Amino acid sequence: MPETSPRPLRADALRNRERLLEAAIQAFSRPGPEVTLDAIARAAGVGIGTLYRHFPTREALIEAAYRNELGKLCDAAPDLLDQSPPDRALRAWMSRFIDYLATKRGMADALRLVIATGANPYAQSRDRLLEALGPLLAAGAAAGTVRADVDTGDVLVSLSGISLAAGERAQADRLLDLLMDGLRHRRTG
Amino acid sequence: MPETSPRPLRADALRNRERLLEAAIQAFSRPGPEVTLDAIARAAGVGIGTLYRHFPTREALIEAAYRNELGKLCDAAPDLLDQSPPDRALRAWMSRFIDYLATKRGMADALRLVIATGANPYAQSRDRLLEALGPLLAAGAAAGTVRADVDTGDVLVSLSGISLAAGERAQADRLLDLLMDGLRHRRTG
DNA sequence: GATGGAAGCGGAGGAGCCTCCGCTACGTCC
DNA sequence: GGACGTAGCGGAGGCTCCTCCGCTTCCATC
Repeated sequence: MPETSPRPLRADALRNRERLLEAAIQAFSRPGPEVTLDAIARAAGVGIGTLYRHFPTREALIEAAYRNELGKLCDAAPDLLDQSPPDRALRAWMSRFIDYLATKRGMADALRLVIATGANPYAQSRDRLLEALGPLLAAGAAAGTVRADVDTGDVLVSLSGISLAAGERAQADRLLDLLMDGLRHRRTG
Repeated sequence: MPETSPRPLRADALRNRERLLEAAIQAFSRPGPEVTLDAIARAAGVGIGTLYRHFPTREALIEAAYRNELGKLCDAAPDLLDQSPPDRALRAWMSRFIDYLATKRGMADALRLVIATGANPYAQSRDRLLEALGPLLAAGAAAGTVRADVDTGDVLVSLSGISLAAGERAQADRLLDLLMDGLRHRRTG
């Protein structure tokens, strides 16, 4: 249960928050170069100060804007597990993860922070991702095709690292293959 | 042979360049929070425009400032190969690489660009790194402990990815282990 | 050693980021 | 339904980044 702890948001604040999110999604989806936060605030019809109060960093705004769509990516994990053996499902999900980051403008940088620090109060996405990735790894471990001694968070960080560092898509794929090789069950010492 | 192609730098330009580099090294070494480029230009006694002409991006300046020290890291690779079996030498060198990036302020971000794009004219460091890493991988391949089908550049990108994404040092070490497992000779299909 | 042209200089200025604080208006309590 | 405390608003302003272009300085040539 998110953000119900201290006190429900005031009516106008809630309205502004919604407007900001909508404007942000619009802005991030448009093809142009990069987006200024001032422009988003203006489009939402609120002051820049209001934007920063609701979303203290650019990352927080991006994360919130894409949270829904990111959810879909996470929801796809069980389906993949149904359709393929665990290690292939894992590889496929990771590939989609990279695709997702590549298309969402600024998402890779945002996720670096979100993934790196559980401390971030806006980082609900991190939990969702862990919940999607965990079962994939566990299924692989149960099947003996993925080692069992790897931390889910470490794999998530690896993925964000790959998306940050890789230049072209082909390189990201090679790095994913490398990661998969590291993740496979080590049949010899 | 670097930057001798079109025309030797004018005397005053060369002097300014040296001053800027010196000021940058000083500034980056100081413990304080972050450094503004204006401050570096001021310390060097030149205008901000001059700084940007010599080093068109912050990354270019950082890269140039640390190039010498980075060279030492690269020079250490053959020594490591003398002292240990190739796979252990490789692991040790990668570990030093991470340490290096962690201590040099802003270096990880700078290297992302430097490593990702060979196009950057200031990216001599990329070549040095490739020349250091290549023999480590080759020696491992010759010994049969490291697979031979991995691109040196990909490994370099992986390292920069790890340094970018990893939170604490311990996590970076775990990711390096994972990478090493992926790099080892695959004894079974 | 004078001179012309080009390499190089430098800082003003425009743009984005983010903070801070006086003002507004929400909603609660009587 | 009035009044009061405070959550929330908004934008001016300070900071940094980076560009652009008129001015300065070098040096090749004679």
